[in-house]
Amino acid sequence: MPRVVDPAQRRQDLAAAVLRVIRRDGLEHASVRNVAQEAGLSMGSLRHYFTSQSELMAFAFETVIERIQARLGDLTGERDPRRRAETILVELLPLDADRRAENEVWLAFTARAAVDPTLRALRDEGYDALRDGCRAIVAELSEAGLAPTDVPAETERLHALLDGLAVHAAMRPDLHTAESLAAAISRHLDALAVERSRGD
Amino acid sequence: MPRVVDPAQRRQDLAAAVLRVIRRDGLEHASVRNVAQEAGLSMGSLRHYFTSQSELMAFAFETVIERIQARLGDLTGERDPRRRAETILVELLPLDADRRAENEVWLAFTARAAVDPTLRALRDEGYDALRDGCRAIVAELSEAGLAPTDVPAETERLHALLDGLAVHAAMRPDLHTAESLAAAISRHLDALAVERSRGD
DNA sequence: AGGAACGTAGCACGGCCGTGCTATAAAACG
DNA sequence: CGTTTTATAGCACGGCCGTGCTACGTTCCT
Repeated sequence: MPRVVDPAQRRQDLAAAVLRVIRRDGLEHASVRNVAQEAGLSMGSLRHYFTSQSELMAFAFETVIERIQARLGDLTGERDPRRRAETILVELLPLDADRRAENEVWLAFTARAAVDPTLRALRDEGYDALRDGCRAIVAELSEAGLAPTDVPAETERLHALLDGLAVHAAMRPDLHTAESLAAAISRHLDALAVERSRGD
Repeated sequence: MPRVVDPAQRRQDLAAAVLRVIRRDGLEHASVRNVAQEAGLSMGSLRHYFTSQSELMAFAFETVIERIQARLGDLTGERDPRRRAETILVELLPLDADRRAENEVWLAFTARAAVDPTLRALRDEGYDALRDGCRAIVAELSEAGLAPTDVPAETERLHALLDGLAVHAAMRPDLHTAESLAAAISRHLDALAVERSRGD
């Protein structure tokens, strides 16, 4: 058979197939057979790229986490702390179809990570990255006088709010529009500024 | 064989067995066989109480949701709005082993509900109940001058914070102690009061 | 006392699963 | 051109799964 694409691309395609199956049928149906079929390959061929199912799943989860981390890194440009914070945070919310899809599979993997050590390590990595991002945002706001001085406490609150909104968006996409999600973040940032100017 | 317990109790026991299996091995291992073994029954006997696996799973999920709803209902006693709010909210957090266990299986079921219509209906019921509870709390605080006047927006924020904290507690039980979770809620309630007295 | 309903157990069928193995053809390389 | 590597396909084994069915003892009701 001809080499039609390079191996790395094939692995990406297979990861994408995994995500499609998970979204459509759930993580429990993301079997080697189903994923191979989704990608238009035979089982044997898939196993040429991933020697085990867990390797395939881990790779698929990694791609999701990497995409989330990449969004966090995109904080160039904007220099005003408030707008900068809002820009980054909104970027992380599931506002369009792509991010909604990622968010759904993130939730599925996160749940399974409770009993799968490999996935757990990846999930923790993503958790830490997001928390660090939240901390950086809060610290910057705090330094600019736009958030309370207790950075750890406000990091906890912002991080929980962000993931809570993501979970809610996955559970009830009808009730959580792009606008309402973004508005919730915006309101929280406003609130932080008010708290600082008043309480601390 | 003798009737040793009444059927309703047996169903409760089986639901409890489901939850234990889910916590230990994950939802994907909560098969009829494994649950029957966990409960010390034969498959055939289990099927006397639940004619299908989905019925068993739905029942188990219901028991979790009912427990959460029951906590929301326990709002008698305390009359001071602030303390009342804190009491109820803290009750909902996974602060002890029992609530942590519930929280973990809630997460597992919630993820599966994305592709299982029966579970989705139950999950939505729980979501609505929790949101209504949050709304009632925010409304009461707002009326007492202890929270901003925009009740829907603050309900969204409080609800997301609550579920976000629960998810984080499930993901990283080591990083989220009972104290830190309760402190996050307490801080948020303080913040609401500050916002009201300042911003609105 | 005797039949009906209940609770428990166990088996067997068909299905999906992950993975090890072999075969084959294209490509890469010497 | 021949050989080795790579990519693809397919099969078969053993395992777990849900569920339908039968059997058997116990309890209950009349």
